[in-house]
Amino acid sequence: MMNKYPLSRAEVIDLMRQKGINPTQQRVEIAQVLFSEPQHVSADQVLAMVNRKRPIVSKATVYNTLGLFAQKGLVREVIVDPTKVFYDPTTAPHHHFYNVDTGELMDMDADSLTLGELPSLPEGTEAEAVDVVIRVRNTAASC
Amino acid sequence: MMNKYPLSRAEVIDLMRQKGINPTQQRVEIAQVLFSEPQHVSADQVLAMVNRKRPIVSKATVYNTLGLFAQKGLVREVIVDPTKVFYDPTTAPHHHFYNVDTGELMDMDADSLTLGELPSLPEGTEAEAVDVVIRVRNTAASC
DNA sequence: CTGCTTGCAAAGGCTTTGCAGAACA
DNA sequence: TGTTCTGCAAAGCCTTTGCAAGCAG
Repeated sequence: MMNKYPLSRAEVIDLMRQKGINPTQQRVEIAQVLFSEPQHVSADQVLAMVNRKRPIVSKATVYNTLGLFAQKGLVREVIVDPTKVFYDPTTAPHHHFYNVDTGELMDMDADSLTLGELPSLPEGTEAEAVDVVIRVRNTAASC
Repeated sequence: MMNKYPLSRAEVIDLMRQKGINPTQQRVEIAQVLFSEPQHVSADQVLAMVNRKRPIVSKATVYNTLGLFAQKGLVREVIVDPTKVFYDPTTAPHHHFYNVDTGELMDMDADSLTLGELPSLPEGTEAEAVDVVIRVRNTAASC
């Protein structure tokens, strides 16, 4: 992983432009929250973080914006929990630990895990991403 | 992968007993559908398949049963799409291809991909599962 | 009888949508 | 002035839950 945190407002805007995203005020606010530190947040959390001081963005816009960011490759969608999607600002290749007891999601360096070359893909398809998730549970809490 | 398909009614019941699941009529019906062939089905699909001829099982029971099966290790939950959970009867180690264009999920032999030993896990946790998903998209249908 | 299962319908949580008003070029 | 965004509220979808009736041992 080799992303930098936090990103300044100007850096965020620059990054958005690079990805072809029109840096409107709301989008910049949302992006700044995402790129303040490495983290894994749900749409609801983003909504809360952005509006912590005063209402800045609506729920609909948060959802639309996160979807746009993911589609444009500004952030990565991580799907490990059927009840919500996590958004990960770190786009450099890496994997995840998911604690099924706590719902916590943690980054794992890409080179912590040896991954051979990809097998032949189904015909007519090309690889878009490789997601590796190691599900862990607390040692104490057994069964 | 080394599971056998399809499983007879008796084999299904036997398997359920091994996993500590009381083989009630509805559960056996559901399990038979799941173990009829290697596949990846959502709860709704299971509901439709089981009740194809006549109403046999309710929606609530399908959800409860699939949850129970997953918890007992009879089937594997595959989470690749935030809108629904897939249930996979193949429990032998393997990975998946997920076609984001079609929503199709395909099995991939475990040994198609070299996976080194696990990195050190977060403190106080033990590995429960390693999920590898290769997201692919159709070559033609591009952006 | 006693406990485990089932089913219906209602509730719940997360996400998307329709559409009108606002912002921006 | 035309296009792109935003926001509110309503709708949608999948899943869970409460609770009474059913079934098995």
